[in-house]
Amino acid sequence: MTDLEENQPMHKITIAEMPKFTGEQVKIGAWLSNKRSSGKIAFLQLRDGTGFVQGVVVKAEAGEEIFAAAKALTQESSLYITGEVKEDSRSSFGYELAVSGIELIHEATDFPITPKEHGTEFLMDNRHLWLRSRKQHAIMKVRNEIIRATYEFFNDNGFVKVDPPILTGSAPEGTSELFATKYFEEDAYLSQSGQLYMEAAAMALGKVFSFGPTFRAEKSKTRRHLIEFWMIEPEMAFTEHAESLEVQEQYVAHIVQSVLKNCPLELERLERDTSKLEKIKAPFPRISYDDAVKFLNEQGFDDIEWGDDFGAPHETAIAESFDMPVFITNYPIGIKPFYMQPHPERDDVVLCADLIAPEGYGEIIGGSERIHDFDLLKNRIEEHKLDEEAYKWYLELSKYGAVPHSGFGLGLERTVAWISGAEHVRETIPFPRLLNRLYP
RNA sequence: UCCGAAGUAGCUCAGUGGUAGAGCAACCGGCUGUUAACCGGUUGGUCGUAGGUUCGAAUCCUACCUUCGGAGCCA
Repeated sequence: MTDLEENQPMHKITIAEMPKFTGEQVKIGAWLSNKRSSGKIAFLQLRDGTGFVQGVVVKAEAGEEIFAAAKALTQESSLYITGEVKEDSRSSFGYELAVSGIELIHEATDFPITPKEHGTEFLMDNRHLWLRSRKQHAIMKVRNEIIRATYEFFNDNGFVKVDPPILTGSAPEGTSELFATKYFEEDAYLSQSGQLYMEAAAMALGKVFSFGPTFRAEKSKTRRHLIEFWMIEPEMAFTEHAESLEVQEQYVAHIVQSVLKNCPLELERLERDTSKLEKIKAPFPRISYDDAVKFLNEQGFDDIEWGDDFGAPHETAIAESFDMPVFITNYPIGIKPFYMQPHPERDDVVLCADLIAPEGYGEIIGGSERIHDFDLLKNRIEEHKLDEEAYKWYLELSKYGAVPHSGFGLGLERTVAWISGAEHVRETIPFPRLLNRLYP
């Protein structure tokens, strides 16, 4: 213990640290999320970012002045609170603070988000304040745990973090719409995938992963879509498709188990059925595209035939027949991007897989083995009518020591939505960019 | 872009042709263990916008705006 701490009679701590100070006088900085009171006792609902705790102010113990101050506090005012940490089974946190002092830092008046039901539009307009709520706080903590576990997994497995550019001059996939901007005199676009750059990085560093924002100017308006979202894109040299699937299932199982282990309070607050998450362990089931179409036809879907891409209802129907995430493998060549490696025994499908999350949360991973034959790749670029000049550097990767390599992209927000049980991806990112929403 | 739903108090909603309502929030008071606390009182409105029908419109009609849900596309 330092001299400074010895000279201070009161420990300034966080709510998360309170269990270590049971029976001691402490000081915390906090916001008042709500309060209840009667004539002689007041309950202060306190939060400080690390946790939530209830402060109890008893008139007979704290005195008239402090009790009156407690009763006058307004929602979201900031405070320094002093008191004794007490174990209490009536609290879900397990502890309470017996308040002996209140120092008002700033008085908040008319906080818009009152303790009652609110509509989505109102909450989204007040997203900067909505983040303070218990549920949003819990989702952000789950998101953070998934991010932490992602770095842990890839660092422990020999991957190097590489950051692809966000401003690009060409489109990796011609299908999606891009956000156009200016790069001085030239046209430029915001990245919708760092994949091609990650392939270049894999040829330099072996196993790499990126983690960054992605932009899609699609007029998508569903609970699974954001205009700006975060993607994890690993890319592995000397790796065939089957090996990539093993990495994918181990990675997804790792983040699910990490959240279960490190976010129990958050999952409880989100009322997540954790029994469904506890089952998530590698390996995951695989179903071929061929069999998936047959399955859907047997289930009565007459709106899908071989060669069509799956819609959301199809994915959900497939996912519902498993209690694990499921890989749908080997899609028709006609509905997938130019860079995917053809199946060695068939010319009509490619070596790829989408990973569909359980419970209707949809596709969370898209991955494939990449073409590493120069002539084949050149032909594909021509067939897709892409600007060969823009892909000149990418083609050179298969000209100088090409190797089999595979990679995938995981959508962070869809994964957070699935694991946290959020209804909509807009709650899984601090400040969602949606169709018609660029504020706050 | 298409299909469907909705805009009434700060918020969530009821009111469907005849004086604009409730709950919560705010404000005043009461209450010793509350969990969106509870009880009594007060304050609070250009009924999304514009036009039309009608003796009379929040209510019926037309157009527009905005939002929500879904589709396509995708992670």
